[in-house]
Amino acid sequence: MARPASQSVTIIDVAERAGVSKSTAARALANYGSVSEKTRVAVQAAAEELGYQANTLARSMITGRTMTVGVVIPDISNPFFGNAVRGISTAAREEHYDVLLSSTEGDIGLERRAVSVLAGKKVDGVIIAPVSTEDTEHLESLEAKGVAVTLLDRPAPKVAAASYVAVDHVGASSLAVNHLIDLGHREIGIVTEASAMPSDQIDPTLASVLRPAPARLLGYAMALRSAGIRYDPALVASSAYARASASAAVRRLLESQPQVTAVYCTDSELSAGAFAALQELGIDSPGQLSLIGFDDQDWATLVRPRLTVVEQPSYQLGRTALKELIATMVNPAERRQHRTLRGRLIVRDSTARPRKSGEERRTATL
Amino acid sequence: MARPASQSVTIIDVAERAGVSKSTAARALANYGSVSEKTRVAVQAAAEELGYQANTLARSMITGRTMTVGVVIPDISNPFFGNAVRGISTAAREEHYDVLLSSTEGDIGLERRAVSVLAGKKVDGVIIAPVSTEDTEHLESLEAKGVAVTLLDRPAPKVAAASYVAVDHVGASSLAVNHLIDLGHREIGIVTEASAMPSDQIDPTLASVLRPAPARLLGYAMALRSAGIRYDPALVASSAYARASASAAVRRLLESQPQVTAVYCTDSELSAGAFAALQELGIDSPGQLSLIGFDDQDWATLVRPRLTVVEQPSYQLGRTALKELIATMVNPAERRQHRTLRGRLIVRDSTARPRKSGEERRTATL
DNA sequence: CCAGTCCGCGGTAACGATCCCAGCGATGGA
DNA sequence: TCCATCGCTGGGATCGTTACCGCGGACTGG
Repeated sequence: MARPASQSVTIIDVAERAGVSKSTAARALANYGSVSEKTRVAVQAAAEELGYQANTLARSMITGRTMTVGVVIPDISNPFFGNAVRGISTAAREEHYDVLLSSTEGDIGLERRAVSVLAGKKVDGVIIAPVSTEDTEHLESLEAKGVAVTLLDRPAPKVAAASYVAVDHVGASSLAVNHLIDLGHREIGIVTEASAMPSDQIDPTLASVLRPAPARLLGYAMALRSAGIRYDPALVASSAYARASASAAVRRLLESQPQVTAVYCTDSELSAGAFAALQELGIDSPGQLSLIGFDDQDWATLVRPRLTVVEQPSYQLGRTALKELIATMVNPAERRQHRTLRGRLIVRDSTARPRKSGEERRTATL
Repeated sequence: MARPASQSVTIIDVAERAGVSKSTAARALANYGSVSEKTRVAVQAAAEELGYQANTLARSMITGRTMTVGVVIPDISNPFFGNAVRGISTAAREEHYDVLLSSTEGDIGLERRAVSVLAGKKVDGVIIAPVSTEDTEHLESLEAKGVAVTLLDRPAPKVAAASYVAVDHVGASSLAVNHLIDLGHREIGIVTEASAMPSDQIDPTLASVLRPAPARLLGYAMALRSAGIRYDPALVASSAYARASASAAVRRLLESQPQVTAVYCTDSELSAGAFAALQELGIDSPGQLSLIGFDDQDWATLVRPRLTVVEQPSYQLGRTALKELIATMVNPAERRQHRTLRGRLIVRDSTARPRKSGEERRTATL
C-alpha cells in the first residue's frame, strides 16, 4: 500500500482507491464526459476520503487558463486603491478568479518587473494603474502575449487593446466647481498635483488621455469657462502628493491671491493639507473661505467644519474594472472599451456663500 | 521556419534558434550546471530576440515551489490591513515572492474557500488573519499539506505549527492607561469590541490566545490593577465595529457613569465614533474629558483637539509576518515562533489632567 | 440475427519546464 | 600509450492534470 504519506494526494491515488483509471477519475471529478452514476459516486467518495485537491498548476498547463488576474497598483495602503482592490477582489470571487497583487510604490522599474512576473505566472488578465502614461512598453508586450489588460483610472494611449475604467474626473470637478459657482463664488482656487496649464491649452478632447490630476484641473477650467469665468493660472496651487506640501501651497495661494473666496482640493492628501493650513492660519471656514475636498474620507464628518467633498466610487471602480477585464478576456475582438464612473457631490458645512466683497480675510500669522 | 506566432515562446524555441538542446538552453538561462561561455551567450541572445519568458507554472511542477504566498485577511480596505499588506508586499518582493490576496469580508465560509483555493494553487505559505480563533480546521489541513502558515495579529491555538506575529495589545493598552493614570485619572472608561469580563477572569496568561479586542481589554484591566485601581465592568462600553455603535456606547457610558474623566478607545472605528459623540454632546476635551484613541489615523491631527493615540506598527507587522513565514518555510522544524511588536504612545491634545473633583461634566443635550 | 450507435472506460500524448544520467571529446598524469 | 577525469552536451523521464482516440459491450432498429 503505497500511501503518499504527507505528500499531496494526486488524482492517481484517487483513481486507484476507486478502482478506475485516472481518466475516469478526472471525468468524474470535473463532471465532464460521460461517467456512470455508480463510478462517479465511488470516485467522489474516494476523493473525499483522501482529501484530494486538484493541483491547479497542472490543470493550467493544459487548459491555458490560471483563473488568476494580476493587479498592479502604486500603493495598496492608499484608501482609494484599498477600496478599489476590495471591489476587484469581491468581483473576482464571484467570477471564480483569484487576485495576484503587486504594490509598486510608484516605481516604474518595479512595475515593469511586476508585469513580467505576472506574465511568467500566466495570469489570464491584468488590472493596472500604470505609473506612466507613456512608458508602457511592458503593457504592450503583455497584450502581444495575449494577456487581457484593463487600465484602472489612468490611461495609456499606446496600449491599443486595453480596456479602460476610470472616474469621470472632468465631471467630478464640474460638480465641485459648479457647486461653488452656484453659491456665488467667482474667485476659486484649486490645489492640484498637476502643474498649471496655460489657458490656451484647455482642450476638452484631451480628457480621455489625461491622468487624474490634469483631468481634474481640466474639469475645473472647463467648468469656470462654461460659467463665463476666466481661468486664471495664478489661482492654480500646485503641490506634491504630500500633506505638508499641500499645506504650503495653500498658504502661498491665499497670500498671493487674497481675492480667493473658495478652494477646491483635487485629492485626498491635498484636502488634508489644505484643511490643516486653514486651521493653522486661523481662517474661518466657510465664513472666510469655502473649502471643498476630494474623496469622502472618514475624517470628513469628524472635523469642524464638516467637509464638503466630491466622492469618487472607488469600490465600484474596482468591481467595474474586473468585470470589464473578464469581458475583454471572453471577447478579445471587441477592443478599447472605455467605461467611466461618475463622482458625487456631498455638501456639508465647509462651503457657503462667499464673504461680502470688501470684507477682508484675516489670517492670524504666528 | 515554425514561428510560434502570437503564442508563447518556449524554451524549445530558444534552443532551436540557438542550435542547442533544450537541456543546454535551460542550463544557460537558469545559470546552473556547466555551459560553455560561447553557448551561454548564444542562448541568452536567442532568448532575448524571441522575448522568451519562462513559464513559472511548468517550473513549479518540477521544483515544488511557486514563489507565491497567500494572504488572507478580512478586509483590504481597512487601513490596518492595507498597511500590513503593503508591508507584506514589499518584504515579499525583497524575497522574490509574489502575493496572492484574498479579502474574505470576515466570512468564515469564504475564508475556508480561499484557503482551499490557495492550497490548490500550491502557494508556498500563507499569512492569515483568521476570522475565528477556534474554527481553524482549514488551517490545520493546510499544515498537514506542508504549507507554512503565519498568523497575523490573531491567534489560533489549535494550529500547532503556525508562527504568530502580532501587536502587543496588552502592552499597548498599558501605554494608554498608564498615560491617563500618570495624568491623575482614576475613573477611566474603555470602549471595546469585546464584552466586559468579570474581574475574576482577568488572567494575564491568556494574553497570547486572545484576539486583539479582548487582549486590549485585558491590558486595560491589568494596567488598572497594577496601579491599585479597581477594575469595574461598569466602565466597559461594548460596541460593534461601527462608528455609530461606538458613538451610542460612549453616550450611554458617560450618562450612566458621570464620574468618568477619561475614555480609552481600543480601535480606529471606535475612536472615530467616540470622538463624534464628544462633539455631538458638546463635551470639551480634554477639559471635561480626556480621550485616547487607537491607531494613528490620518485625521488624528486634523481634528480639534488633536487626538492622543496609541499607534500600532501595522506596516512593520506585515513585514515581520512575511519574514517569519519565510523563516518557517526554510526551517519547518522550528515551530510556533511567536513574535510580538510594540505599540507607541503619541501624546497630543486630547488628554490632560482630570477636571477638579466636584466640577461636573456638562453635556449639552439636544 | 446482424449492423449501427452510443455509453462508459482506459491508454497515451500532450503542456513546458527541471533533473538525472550517459556519452563524448579533450586533457592530463602515469 | 592508455586510462581516468572533467567539461560540455543531449536524451529522456518527470511533475499532475486534461485532451484525444479507440475499444468493448449493450442496446436498438430493421
